[in-house]
Amino acid sequence: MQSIKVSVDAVVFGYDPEEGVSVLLITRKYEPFQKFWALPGGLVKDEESLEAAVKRELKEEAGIDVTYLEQLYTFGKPERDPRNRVVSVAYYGLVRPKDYHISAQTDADDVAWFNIKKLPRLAFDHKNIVEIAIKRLRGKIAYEPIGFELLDKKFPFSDLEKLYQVLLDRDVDRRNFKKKIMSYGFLEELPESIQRSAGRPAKLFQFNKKKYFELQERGYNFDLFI
Amino acid sequence: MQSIKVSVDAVVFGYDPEEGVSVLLITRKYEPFQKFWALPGGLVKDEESLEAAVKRELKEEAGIDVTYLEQLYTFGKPERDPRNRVVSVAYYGLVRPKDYHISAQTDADDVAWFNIKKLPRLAFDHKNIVEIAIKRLRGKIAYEPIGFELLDKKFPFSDLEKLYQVLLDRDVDRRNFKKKIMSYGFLEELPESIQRSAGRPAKLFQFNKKKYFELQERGYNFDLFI
DNA sequence: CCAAAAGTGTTGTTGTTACACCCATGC
DNA sequence: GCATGGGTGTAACAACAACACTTTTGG
Repeated sequence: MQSIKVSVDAVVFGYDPEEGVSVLLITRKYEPFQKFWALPGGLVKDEESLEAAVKRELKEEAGIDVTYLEQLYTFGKPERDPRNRVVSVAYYGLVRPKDYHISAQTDADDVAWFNIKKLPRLAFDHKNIVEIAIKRLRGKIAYEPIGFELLDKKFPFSDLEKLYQVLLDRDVDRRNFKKKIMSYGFLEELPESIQRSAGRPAKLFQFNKKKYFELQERGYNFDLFI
Repeated sequence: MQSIKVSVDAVVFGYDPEEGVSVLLITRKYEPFQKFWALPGGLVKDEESLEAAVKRELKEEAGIDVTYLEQLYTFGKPERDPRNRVVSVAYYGLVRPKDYHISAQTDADDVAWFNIKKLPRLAFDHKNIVEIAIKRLRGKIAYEPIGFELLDKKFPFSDLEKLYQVLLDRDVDRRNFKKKIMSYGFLEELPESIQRSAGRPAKLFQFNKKKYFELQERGYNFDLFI
């Protein structure tokens, strides 16, 4: 008779042009790894789908609703949970941190965003899971447009540029990058401008949802190798 | 108390220049879906890793040892098994069918290769799983060298060409394809030739394992968009 | 008038595609 | 000598990378 438990874990990425890319973490209320930072997640209920389980846990533990979630990988080494065998299906999601007020709920003591370059020690094999999610996110932006989920509705072009620079961890030529992005036609220039600090005010842009999702569907045909 | 079972399923692809790409299937010995064709797989044991479980099931049901396996996706809809809740972690693998003698073992009545264009009705949601695996395989060959696992040790260049044509499901320009593949340097030309039917004898090639795996490691840097 | 950030084109280089004829063999 | 499959190069075109100065604003 099998006695393996099934859980889900979520790696939710947020992006802020000032802060860079961060991950949502909670502190564990109970043993094992009590008070350690960990990914939101928990056991799947008998009647709910895996995706429903992730969404429920995110709501229960961090108080947020994440709409964009994708399955990442399933972690199933027998020794990954010290108590008993737990197979965990990990998901990753993208959100704009500003859109949410995160707050510790019943199942967690604390909730916070951590920059992916300054992660604390994590419970279980969660460090490994986060690393794999970052790798996936980096890979993904090379062949699919990402940004819709991570940027404000209206944003200056430099925000998108910074997002790619942070995720790819290297410089990107401003002129070539803009040329390429604009050639796909999923970005619209607005008549408005903003100025967020010194310097010339920046025109605002927004995604053309229809074209954006059309391109996202096509997947690997989209060739955004920067 | 959670009562979800964890299983694994394997989509093993084989390739033969004459036959094209095929998938390994078994017939189920027991209910539900008794006598239906299905993917090899079964429940994970409490102490074994997911990958060990797939390998064990492939041995038990089809009598083969598959070395190259990758996790595909985890299927967890509550209704996918009519008896009880089963979350299944699917893997896919690549082999040279000729290297193996497949044979029905204790847990299966029959084992056979099926061309991916002529699949029978499958048990559970296995049709869906196979479709997703084919999509993944197609995507993968666009950015990683594949062939080592699917072709003979020594093969004429046209075998590789046919493999790509079958997987991509379209014509590939022979001259351009050869130019591109050879430019990566993971293929070595041998002094030998073979002649398999009418026509001029073909020079044999083999993979330079070292360079091949170096390129495979790099993953998406490898740009084999044909 | 200086500092800060935004905006904008051209050119050389590289990679991609399209395309057709000759070669070696068996029958 | 003909049918079969193998082998090979070039030229036009498209995509990519490198590169620096001007504009608009606030202080």
